[in-house]
Amino acid sequence: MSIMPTTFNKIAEINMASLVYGVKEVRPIDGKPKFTIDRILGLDQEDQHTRIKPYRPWADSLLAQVCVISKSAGASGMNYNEERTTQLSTDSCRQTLNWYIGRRPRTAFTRLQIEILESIFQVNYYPGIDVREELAKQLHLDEDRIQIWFQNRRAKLKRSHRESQFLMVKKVFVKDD
Amino acid sequence: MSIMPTTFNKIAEINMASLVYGVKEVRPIDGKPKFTIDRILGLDQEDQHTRIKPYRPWADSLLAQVCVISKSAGASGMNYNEERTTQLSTDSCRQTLNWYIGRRPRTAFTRLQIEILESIFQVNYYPGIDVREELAKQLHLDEDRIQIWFQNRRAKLKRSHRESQFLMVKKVFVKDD
DNA sequence: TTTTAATGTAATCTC
DNA sequence: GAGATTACATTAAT
Repeated sequence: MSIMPTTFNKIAEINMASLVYGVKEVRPIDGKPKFTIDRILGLDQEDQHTRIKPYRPWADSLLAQVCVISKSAGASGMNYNEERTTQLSTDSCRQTLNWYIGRRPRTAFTRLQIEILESIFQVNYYPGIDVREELAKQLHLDEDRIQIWFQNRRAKLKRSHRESQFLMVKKVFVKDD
Repeated sequence: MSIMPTTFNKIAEINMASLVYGVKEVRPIDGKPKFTIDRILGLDQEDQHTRIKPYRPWADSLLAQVCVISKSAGASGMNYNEERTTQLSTDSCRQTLNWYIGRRPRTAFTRLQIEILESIFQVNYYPGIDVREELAKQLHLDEDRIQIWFQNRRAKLKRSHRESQFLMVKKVFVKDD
């Protein structure tokens, strides 16, 4: 299945990383050391030119706010649209912001939302797009959030079942009821 | 949750499956009324046992292990373990297990593997079978994995194109530079 | 520390 | 093979 990299491979890997554009989000099989030379030097980061821009629509409103603020703070001769456009079209601005914004802010579901999601989950682990849309409307959430919630909920269920399965198997073999 | 030894019959097996694994891997069928009770409860969906058995060769060895272990654990007479073994040997159980064992274990590519795949991808989005076979040999991967990797990589590229297009269109409407 | 929302991508399914 | 979807491994926020 997978190769256990030899020492040679590991060395080659490190050298390659400094030569070739890196690749993001590689998950090694073995435990990833927190601090490798590559990491410290930033050589394991993806090259700017080959990076695919993440889709973060939620960052846009934040970006707009920042730009509005910079407009009101700025005393330049530019008008609003000019300045805003300058900001919006500056990749470095967006990138810097993305660095801060990073991932979507964690959604904090209310108790009621969770209760309803759970009650649906109890009868259907895989609500279709229509049900999800309906839920989104009822709970004032994006459909995306609903979808992710169900995905994570299924994963959680599977985990818990793996655990109980493990316990059952242990019971059989240990004969220690 | 407790399942009595004597309840390991067909019905119990199905119940256990839904209890232990609890995952109905069914997908919504299109062209149905939007919100029926059945729909929301997922009752209008195809029964899992009428589905065509998926081809999962990697699951077979796992299943074999489980059966061997169970058999060796069985002592004499009709005790719990033996009944368990009997069940594990039945076709329906096999099918159920196969289904729930589910997919091929996720392959974790090494960084070097990804780097090489990426470098090939840059010059050829559609490597033929010969290139794929060569890559498979060089990278110690199945050709299947290579094939899937390129399929997913193409999808990723397409996504990124759609997204940057979206951003460009938006930009144009905010203000053209 | 634990739980879980969010992410990226390998695998699967339908066409 | 494309497109859509799901599972899984991991990260990070609470």
